[in-house]
Amino acid sequence: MTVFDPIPSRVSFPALEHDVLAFWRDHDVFRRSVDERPEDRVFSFYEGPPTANGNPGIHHVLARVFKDLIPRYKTMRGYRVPRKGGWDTHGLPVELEVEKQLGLRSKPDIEVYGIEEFNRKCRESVFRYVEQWERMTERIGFWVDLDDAYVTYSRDYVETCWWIFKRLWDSDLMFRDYRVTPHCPRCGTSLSSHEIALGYKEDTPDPSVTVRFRLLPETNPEAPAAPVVEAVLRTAAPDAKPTALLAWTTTPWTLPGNVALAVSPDADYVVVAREDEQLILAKDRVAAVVGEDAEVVAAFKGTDLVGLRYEPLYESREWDGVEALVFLEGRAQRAEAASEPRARRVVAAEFVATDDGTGIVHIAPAFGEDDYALGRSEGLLLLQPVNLAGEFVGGPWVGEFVKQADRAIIRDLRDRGLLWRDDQIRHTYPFCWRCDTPVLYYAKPSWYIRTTAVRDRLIEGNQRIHWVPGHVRDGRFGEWLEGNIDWAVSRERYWGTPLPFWVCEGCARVDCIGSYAELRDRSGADQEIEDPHRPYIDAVTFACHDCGATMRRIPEVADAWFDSGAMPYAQWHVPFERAVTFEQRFPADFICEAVDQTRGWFYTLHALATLLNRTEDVPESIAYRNVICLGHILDGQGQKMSKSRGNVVDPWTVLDEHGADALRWYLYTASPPGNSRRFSTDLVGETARRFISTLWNTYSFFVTYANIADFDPASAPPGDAERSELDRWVRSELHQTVRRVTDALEVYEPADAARPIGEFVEQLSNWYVRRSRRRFWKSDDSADTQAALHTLYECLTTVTRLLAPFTPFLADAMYRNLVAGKAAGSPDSVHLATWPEVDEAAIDERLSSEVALVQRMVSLGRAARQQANAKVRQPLAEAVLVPRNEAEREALARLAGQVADELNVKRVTVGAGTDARLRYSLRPNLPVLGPKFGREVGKVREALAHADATDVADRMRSGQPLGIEGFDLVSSDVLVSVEATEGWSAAEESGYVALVDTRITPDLAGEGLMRELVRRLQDLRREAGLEVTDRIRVTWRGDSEVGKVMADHGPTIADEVLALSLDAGDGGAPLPPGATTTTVTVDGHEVTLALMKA
RNA sequence: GGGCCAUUAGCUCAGGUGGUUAGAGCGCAGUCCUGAUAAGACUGAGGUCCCUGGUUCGAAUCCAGGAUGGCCCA
Repeated sequence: MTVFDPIPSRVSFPALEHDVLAFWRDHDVFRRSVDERPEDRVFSFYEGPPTANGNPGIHHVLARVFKDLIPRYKTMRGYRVPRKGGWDTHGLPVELEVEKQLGLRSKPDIEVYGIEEFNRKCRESVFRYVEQWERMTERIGFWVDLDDAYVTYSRDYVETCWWIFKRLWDSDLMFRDYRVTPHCPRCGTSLSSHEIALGYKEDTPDPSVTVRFRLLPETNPEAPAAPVVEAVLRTAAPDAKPTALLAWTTTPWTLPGNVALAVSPDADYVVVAREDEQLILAKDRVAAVVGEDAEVVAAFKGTDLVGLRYEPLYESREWDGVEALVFLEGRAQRAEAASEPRARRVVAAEFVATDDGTGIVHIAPAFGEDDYALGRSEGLLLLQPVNLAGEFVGGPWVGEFVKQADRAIIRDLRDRGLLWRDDQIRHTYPFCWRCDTPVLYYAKPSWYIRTTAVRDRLIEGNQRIHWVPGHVRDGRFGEWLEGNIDWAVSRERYWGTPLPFWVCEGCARVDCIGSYAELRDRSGADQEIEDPHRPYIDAVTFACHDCGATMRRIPEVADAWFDSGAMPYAQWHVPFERAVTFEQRFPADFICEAVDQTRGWFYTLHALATLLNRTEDVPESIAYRNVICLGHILDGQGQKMSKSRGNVVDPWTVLDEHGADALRWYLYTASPPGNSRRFSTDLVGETARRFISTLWNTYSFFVTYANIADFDPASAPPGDAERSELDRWVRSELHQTVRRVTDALEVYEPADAARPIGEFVEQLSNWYVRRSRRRFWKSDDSADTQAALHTLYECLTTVTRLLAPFTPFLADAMYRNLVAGKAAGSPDSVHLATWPEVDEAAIDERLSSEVALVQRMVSLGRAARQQANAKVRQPLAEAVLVPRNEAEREALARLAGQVADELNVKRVTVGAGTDARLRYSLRPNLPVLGPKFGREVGKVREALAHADATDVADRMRSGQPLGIEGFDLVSSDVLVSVEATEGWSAAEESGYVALVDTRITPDLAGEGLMRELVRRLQDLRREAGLEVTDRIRVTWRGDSEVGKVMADHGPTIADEVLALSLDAGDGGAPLPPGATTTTVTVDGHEVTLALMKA
């Protein structure tokens, strides 16, 4: 009866993974891995919700395997790691998908279609691909509880969002203001940046007009221009030639909204005199705008012009029905008549460039984002004589579409002598991707969250977040926080969390409702709010407490990013329910998303936590303590993967071909998590071959021989005294690996954690197992065999646990065969086991470095053999090793046996660099010596030729100075090559030398031939399909040399190949019928070999 | 236009705090080894460490500027 299930050396990993998945399902392993850990030791993970309205791609796999890694690790460290899933379900992408599906082309279309039905379709659409997501999630081994996932559209979730809005509103952290967005006048909707990107058109013709703004006689008393400017413009021109500022625009229709002119503060500006006027513009633009021969009469810095006042092109009072607003305390408010003139002036702005136009920019805060921001910071006016359909309101062109009015405006300016130049340009301009209408930038009322009020706290809190990679903290994320602006949180859309603000039709009072109960109270409704979405919620009205008029909900819904940022609270429906659970899990110990979330989820989580901490609703001002910020996946050419490029890799092709573990391992090890990475299926396959199958074969080897030796995993492992040096070495390596992996995972560096495992498995397979093979297989010493089995068992089972977070399938398959039910008290899955402890006593760094030296010497010895064309199977008499120092000399003397074995030499001696069998030659390193010695190089060269090369090499080796005929040389100045004397072969690297005796005596030749015969017989066994334990009978034919070898070494050969007999088939006697036979030429001798199973 | 990241062999990537001759894996050529291994070992070809300056006795590494690619924001 075997201890372990036999393991074939080859296996289909995808098939194996399906078995493991079935096991996890049948035995409820995920749930148990959470529930069996103590309730009071929670490690909190937040799932950043994906949207399930598209098929998951390889980049989603990337995020999910990194999300999975840390929780699995922490579970093994004894933490309870609940993993509540989540789905992001609101937002514009969902609406666009449905619009496409229904053939709707604009907001009016949607309203005609019906918001109720439209939102019903949205709700259905968000889970269209949920099954594919669930299938992928399970297949890659991402453990997350999708049965209990939060859903951002759910009634409870929305209610928590309302509660947050109310807390912010009550704390004066929300306000209403304008916001400039790209707007489609036909669809009546704002366009997202994504949509804008879809609609750019090159070579769009637009007017290019340069306009005079005539200076008024006095400057603004509150911000006067520099006296020198005043002097030049007024007293120096007593004949009072009119002076005008020249400004350039491609959107004449925005001129009625002009409230300021902006100059670059550091640029040079000049006054140009003409026959009947003076013009002001940037010095750099004079030639292009006025002409080469313009007469410059004065020059100033941009800052000198600030505060100058000019005559409005259009007085705001000419526009009926347009209210002039003014920015006060950062908000647009109704303007007092008196404040209007004060607000129109020349201002400085960093964004003004002097490489086109006139270097003076026309500012209309209602029609430009920069303009709006400037208006706000400078306290300018806000004039918006255009409605949402893009038509003028009031004024001479009332009702006309703005783009059509351009010509009329230009004509009007020309008639009034204000036009300097009228051209046409072609440039790139955005159009609505749906209806091809030119997009207008337009200031609309919008609801803001006052994040700037907590800016310093955001920055302070960020310092307490552990970012991986570290540069994101003060780089991308930190800088984003430094430049914080208030969060425009409202969207004029349908499918989203409705903003819980009700505004009075009579007195404009605003009420924020923070719960369904409150709304019911307030509205006196007798029914429960079933669905808080539009349009139902829009129908709920109530009377104003102040004036008694009707209060109606504003039409906007919340930015979907608000939903995701609210997940720490909304997933638990706090404060209405589960306050304890919330407190246990806030803030998160770990989150992980891709780098594009710095301004998305990473920010909204952080912002809401900081705000709610300020309102004293939550105990911490950060929402997460550790975050891995992933780079993007690129295709093989370094291009971004996107549907439109058609270079998207479907995760299933990789999963089906190589398996989830291979994919996971590749993603963890290929590069640090924060780097963007090129992906190709072939690289995953390479990973699988190199790492996974190496480990698997080692495992298969162990199982084979452990079963043969009746290894009992429960038996006591041997003490150090009973272990060989090799055992002690591999345990030292093992426990150093445990330490490295643990340290790296503690600081959330998966690549640094995974790589040492790979290196260890390589050493385990290619040094420990290879060097120990005989101990497992043909040992007379069963205690030693047991020691080797115990050692390898410990290595494999420990690696299994180290690998559990990385390659959970492979790790569990191995664990369940090696450990579960075999070691006392072992759980039935590695994922229920504990993380390995470092056995400090096992770590022997000196031994580790000594073996590294042996490996280096072996490598050099092989190189020396290679040079002499001496194959390794041919035994040689002697190898001489030359190390660099005394400590190494001692170590090598002790470990000589291992080197002798590996190099197949009879004797290994440790020599000195002065060994007579070595001949050194020195060459000058000319590229180095040239710059250093210049003309002297020739003499240095000569000196080197005369120097005692052996002595120089010896001094280089021990790091002594190289004074050669008065030249002060360092080791990099000299290139050393080493050669052996006749009969020897040598190889050198970094001062280490290995020498082998290449003379082959007849005895050695005989042994070499013997090894060849053994090798051929082993091949033949394999060819015959025998088990490793089968006994055989051998018949052979060959010349007298072969006969001599058979006679001299017969017992050894028989022993090696498990032969019960070795018979000479001389004299043409027939070979046994049915035997497996081969005729080969070895070392020049023709041999026929035949074997039969005994 | 601004910010962040990357750029090292044909490919994918390592190369704390500056220090001898810049490495690994894959791929290629050759040789070898093998009863765990579709593995492995050795050798070879393959390098403008993106470029240009600077600091330094010394730069892949530090600084400045630039190029290319990616991402984010205008």
